[in-house]
Amino acid sequence: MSVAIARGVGLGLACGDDRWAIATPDPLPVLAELVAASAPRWVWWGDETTALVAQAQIPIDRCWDVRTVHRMLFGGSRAPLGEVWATLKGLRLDTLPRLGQLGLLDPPSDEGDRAEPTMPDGHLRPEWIDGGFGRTPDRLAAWAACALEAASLQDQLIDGRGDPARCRSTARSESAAELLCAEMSAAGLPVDERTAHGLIADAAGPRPESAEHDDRLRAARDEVVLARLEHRREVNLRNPGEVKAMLERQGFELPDTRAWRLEKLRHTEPLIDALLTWRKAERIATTYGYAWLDEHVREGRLRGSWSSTDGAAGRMTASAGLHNLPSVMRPIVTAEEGHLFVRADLGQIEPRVLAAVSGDRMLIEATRGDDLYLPIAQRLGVERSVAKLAVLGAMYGATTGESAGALAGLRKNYPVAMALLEQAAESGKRSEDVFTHGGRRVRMWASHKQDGNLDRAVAAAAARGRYARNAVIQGAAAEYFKVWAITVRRHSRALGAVVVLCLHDELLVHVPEARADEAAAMVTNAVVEAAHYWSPQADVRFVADTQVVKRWSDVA
DNA sequence: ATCGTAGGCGCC
DNA sequence: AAAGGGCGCCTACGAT
Repeated sequence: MSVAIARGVGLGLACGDDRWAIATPDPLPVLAELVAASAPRWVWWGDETTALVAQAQIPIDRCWDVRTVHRMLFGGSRAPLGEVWATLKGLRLDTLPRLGQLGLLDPPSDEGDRAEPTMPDGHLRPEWIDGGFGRTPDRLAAWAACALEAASLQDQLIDGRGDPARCRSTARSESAAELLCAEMSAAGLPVDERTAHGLIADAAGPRPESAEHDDRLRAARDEVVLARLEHRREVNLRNPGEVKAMLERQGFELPDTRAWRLEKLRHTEPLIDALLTWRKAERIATTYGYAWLDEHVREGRLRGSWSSTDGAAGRMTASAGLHNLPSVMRPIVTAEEGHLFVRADLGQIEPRVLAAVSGDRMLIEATRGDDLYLPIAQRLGVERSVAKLAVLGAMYGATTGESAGALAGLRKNYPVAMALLEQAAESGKRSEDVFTHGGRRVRMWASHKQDGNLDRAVAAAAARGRYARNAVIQGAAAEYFKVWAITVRRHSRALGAVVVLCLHDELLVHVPEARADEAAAMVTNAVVEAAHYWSPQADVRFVADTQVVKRWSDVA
């Protein structure tokens, strides 16, 4: 059974042909009761409802998020509801109505007394999409019924896909992951603000009291680097061109001033060391400084917006620095009083996923151990580090260096896995969309300019090849990760635990101290449960490293 | 002024 | 050991 919901002046619900609305000042308790009483699959259009369910902490596990499923079926990250509906109904996208500016072109009020979410031509009413659906109980019920129809159309569409059962299960898990994202957005990540102030002060100095003070602090940070110059002069360290010129004057000819390039020279020259140290501090001062703290941290929680699907291949994204907090800042992520974190990350996830989606028997064999690179190195007759580099290179599309040498060995020993990657790369070169194992479409793009420059066209095709090659692995890994995350979310409820961070292959779960060990075991077991649900190959082994910590940075 | 892009760097 | 895939966010800068 599926029940669709929408919320405005009350709660709109639809189930099969029945539609009804509950118009009370606070309909959420009613919804909570309904959830407790039955376990339907809840259907909704997208963000607005997930935010509502998350904020009200309604414990829904089974859902169908029309917008999220649309992104999965058609690719791309934008999915305006008007387009979603038009696509499902086979309506022309170039006849999509737009919400008139200044109200002059608002759709005529020709709907009469009937609450009808669509116009005579079949398109959704822009004014409804824009929030008008919530104005009256009748509209709410109709909007919910319309979501139900959209979900049903998507379900039919999935029947026409190559592997409907798998595609359907991906649609469901991705929908639940979207709800988890809404919950993480609402709850935030526990952060110790005093530690944060201390770390920011270490890098950027005290909190500036005025614009002039800020300038002085900046100049003082710069001075440490500039003082190393043989001939003192003003250089804008924030301008890569000026830095490059400065290094040239010091005798360093470099194509650019990237850290990995400078790192090699670090110990030959105090100036380089000072510059690299400056950049680290500057990163914290600018991106993760006081302004960041003021904007994103409130009452001990760091909040950003999470999306389950925004990454090109379907990875999660997060704003507010949640996905790229520098490691030196990670001690700020601290469990609250009486709580601990269960921190766990999947081990060697991408090559294990490659084994699963390709079904390469020899590679599957290699996943049996904790370290899958060891048996690969043995087969190839190379060092472990070389084998690792070669496997990663094959998935990222590296073509040069030592990894390229081992590539031939990989092709010979793991032909099925390598063929899958090659096929994806070929699709990419031809600008043909690729599909992840779970059925997500990953859009490719055509060459923008046909300027007749063959070199550039070849380079662009090669870039698409690398992108597509990586997308089928990264995308499938993201699908498996999300299944793991929602499995943990579902089991967390009984322990009073909450998933507070997802980072591509890593989970952070906030849990009362007394249940921490139970939660850790649950998280580890969930790796197997998720593999059972997701993996097309039952004998691929997935592993996780799980720890109970007070701070995110407490890695044993 | 506002926008997009490039170089850079943080994380995976 | 080489510098390949993804994301968000910073500054500087040129185009609009």
